Amino acid sequence: MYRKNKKFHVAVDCIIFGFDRQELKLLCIKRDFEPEKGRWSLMGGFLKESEDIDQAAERVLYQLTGLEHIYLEQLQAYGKRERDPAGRVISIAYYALIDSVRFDKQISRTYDASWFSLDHLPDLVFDHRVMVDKAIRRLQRRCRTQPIGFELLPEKFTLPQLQLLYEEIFGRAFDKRNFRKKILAMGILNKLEEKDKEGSRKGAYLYQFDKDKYDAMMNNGFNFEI
Amino acid sequence: MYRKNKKFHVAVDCIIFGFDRQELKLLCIKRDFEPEKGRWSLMGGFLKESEDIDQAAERVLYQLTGLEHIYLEQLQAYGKRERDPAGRVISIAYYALIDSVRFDKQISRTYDASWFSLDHLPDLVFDHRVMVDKAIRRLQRRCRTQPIGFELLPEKFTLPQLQLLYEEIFGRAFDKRNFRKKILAMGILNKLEEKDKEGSRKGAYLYQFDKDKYDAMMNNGFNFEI
DNA sequence: TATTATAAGTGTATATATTACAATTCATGT
DNA sequence: ACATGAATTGTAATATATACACTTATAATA
Repeated sequence: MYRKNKKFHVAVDCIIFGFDRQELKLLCIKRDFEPEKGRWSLMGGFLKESEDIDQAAERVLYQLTGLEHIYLEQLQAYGKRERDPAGRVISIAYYALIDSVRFDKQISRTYDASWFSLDHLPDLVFDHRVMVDKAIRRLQRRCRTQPIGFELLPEKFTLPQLQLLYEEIFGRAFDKRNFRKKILAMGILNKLEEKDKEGSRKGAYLYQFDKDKYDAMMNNGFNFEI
Repeated sequence: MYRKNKKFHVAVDCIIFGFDRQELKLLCIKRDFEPEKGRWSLMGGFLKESEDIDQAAERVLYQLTGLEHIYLEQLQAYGKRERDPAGRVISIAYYALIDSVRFDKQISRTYDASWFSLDHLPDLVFDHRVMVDKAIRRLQRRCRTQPIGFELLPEKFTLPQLQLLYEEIFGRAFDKRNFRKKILAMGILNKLEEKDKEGSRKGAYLYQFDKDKYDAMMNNGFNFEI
């Protein structure tokens, strides 16, 4: 079937966002193979016959980070004829959100990987910069209406950390009181007894995102919105 | 380059939305080829070496509708191994918005095409229903913050028509006064002297979307939002 | 142990946006 | 002239978003 039609190389590329408690960052690798050897690039890989495209993205993400069960969403397919000068490749871009503290530095050395602040990105090969810009916009839109920001934080986090994260994502500052009021009013966070004392002498209370509460709220017509 | 990697068939499928001044509808074709001959399907086609994927989508859309310069946006790629039982095909879904009155009925006969109301869709082949459901959600999100609803209307339209369109897209009714107030306050519509007398004895004034005004507003920090 | 430094935590008033709601106008057909 | 039916118009009530400054807790230091 379909034999008369041409076939194409299909790849996946992963835009990996991380938050190091300070800045929103992007994980890139230095290519150690041709073409464009030595230049910065997104982590990618060719699709195999044995896997769905989502599985290919999970595999590529795992190869670089050693992490599984990560938030991973397809961005879109890129298929301009000349996007890769070494051959026609249809690339399907995915973006992932990880707590960058969990990132395995061992693997990082193998791949010559490095985190870059979003406003000091290196030159990237092919159309990878286009992908990244689109992923940032998608991330902003998603974070406005879906509780996915938590994917970038450790399981337990403080409200100042959460606020800083959203400020990084949206590129603007929020008022402390209004932010806390809004997020707490949603009733989807559990306040713990523990405090995190990294950031101050007083220490800040730790919170957890409560997925069950969130799902219950959703069923009652609630809409998450920052 | 890349020779050791497998290649795949790549196709595009078009989710074509139209508005017939009454209902939001989807254009489907009855397949006259195997596999799944005789069943309803989205219009699709295989990618050619000579074209970008966006061009492939434009070609497929043109084949079925005879229309060019149409709003067309990539939805996403679908690549489950078993999605097409006749062979491994990576399909890239696009959705298009057309004024269905412009649709060429001649071509429609060639392809055995037909418009379906969104809540009475036929069974569709493969994963086409999944694509359509996703396209509807994407359309709703886009229409909330981008002035793309106009793509579904003729160049000149009345406010009751526009309201009905948005009611169809979002699946709920709006208050007439509030809707008009909001949309007119944006200052992106030009009121014409002409009236459309199809819908009533009194007739309703015709309006046009003013892209230049919209762009100017956007540069001043304005945000379209329904 | 008193003092200081630093970030965490808290409440209210104002402005803005959204929602709810009903009467009048216009053109045609009877 | 009258009846019909959709188009058009404004205001009050409510909800949401924004602006803004002081107190508290703790650890380091004097």
